[in-house]
Amino acid sequence: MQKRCRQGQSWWQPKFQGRGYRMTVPRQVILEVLSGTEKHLSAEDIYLAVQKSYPHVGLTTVYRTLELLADMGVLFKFDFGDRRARYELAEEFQVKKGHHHHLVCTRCKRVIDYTEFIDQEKELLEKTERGLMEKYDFSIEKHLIQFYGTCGKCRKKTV
Amino acid sequence: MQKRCRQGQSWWQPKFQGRGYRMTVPRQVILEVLSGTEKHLSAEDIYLAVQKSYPHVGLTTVYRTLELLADMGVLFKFDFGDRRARYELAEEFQVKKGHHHHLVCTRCKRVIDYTEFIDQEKELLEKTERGLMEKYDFSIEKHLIQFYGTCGKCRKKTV
DNA sequence: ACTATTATTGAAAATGGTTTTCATTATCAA
DNA sequence: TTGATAATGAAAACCATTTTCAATAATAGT
Repeated sequence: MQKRCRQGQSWWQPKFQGRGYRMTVPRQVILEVLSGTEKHLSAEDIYLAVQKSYPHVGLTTVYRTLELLADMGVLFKFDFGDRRARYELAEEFQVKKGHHHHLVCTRCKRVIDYTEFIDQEKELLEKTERGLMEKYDFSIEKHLIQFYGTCGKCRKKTV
Repeated sequence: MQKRCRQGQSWWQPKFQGRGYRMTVPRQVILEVLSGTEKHLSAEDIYLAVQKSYPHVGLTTVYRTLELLADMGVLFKFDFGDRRARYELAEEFQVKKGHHHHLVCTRCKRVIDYTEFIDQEKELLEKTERGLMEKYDFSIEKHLIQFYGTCGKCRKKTV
């Protein structure tokens, strides 16, 4: 569709090479797709998007790359209850979104990102994490907060 | 193994009949299995436990019952990253456990329940929920909080 | 640049937890 | 007891995700 510019060495270059991983074209394209969206893409979503600019990338590679990036902490894998994993770049690599959590509609599976109350949440979570790490000898790397319920649209449907 | 007593009308009786559902033996046995454990059982775990006292129950029925109970809000379905859903009776129906959240080891998938800081969490969550419901026209029914990291045992293994 | 090493890839096949299908059975209200 | 229909179980289907394996491409050392 549109010409892809890959001139600048991106932030992820050193992330990879430091650990003996290689920076390949499929990986770059996958990262670009993830960088350029605010949606919660599934592996197949990413696969289809990647194919537009690089038709030879296989779905397997997408899965493998996503797993690698998740292990590296570059992205998060979510389960919103629609039977497929969804991925989102970690906030530190996401341009637009800041720290946020999710509101998941259990009927239509729609996901709303919210940033309200995040500061207080963060504060409490950090305190909690410190306490838990000590008590359970557990090194906490990330947390997940989600609210489940019914969105306005779905509530109107049933009456 | 041990004789099963089903004499008393259980709390779930009215829960079912009120909605036009029927209380059947498989459902009772599944609920008993869930009531009698503090573990996070998978559908197959439950299936195997149920078979001990009622060998004719099929895995399909277990899945269907679990889905029904989850929809009813009687149990929660969790994803701890080991490729199968795990179930836990909602706190109001769980005898031993109170309100708690989970610490998930991303390596061995072990899950630790914790109850520390729950009160403060609860307070903040309730405030957050009220705010979010109003702002997003979203009726929140439940929340999920999980911490991910590495447990002590796993940390020692790699060094 | 050239090469050797080995990480990565892609196509196809396999996996395996979960759902569907459908004929049979069991529950509950009348 | 009976009729309506919710629930069941066995088998088959589903389908997102993994595995396999031979081919390819990225990096370090020269």
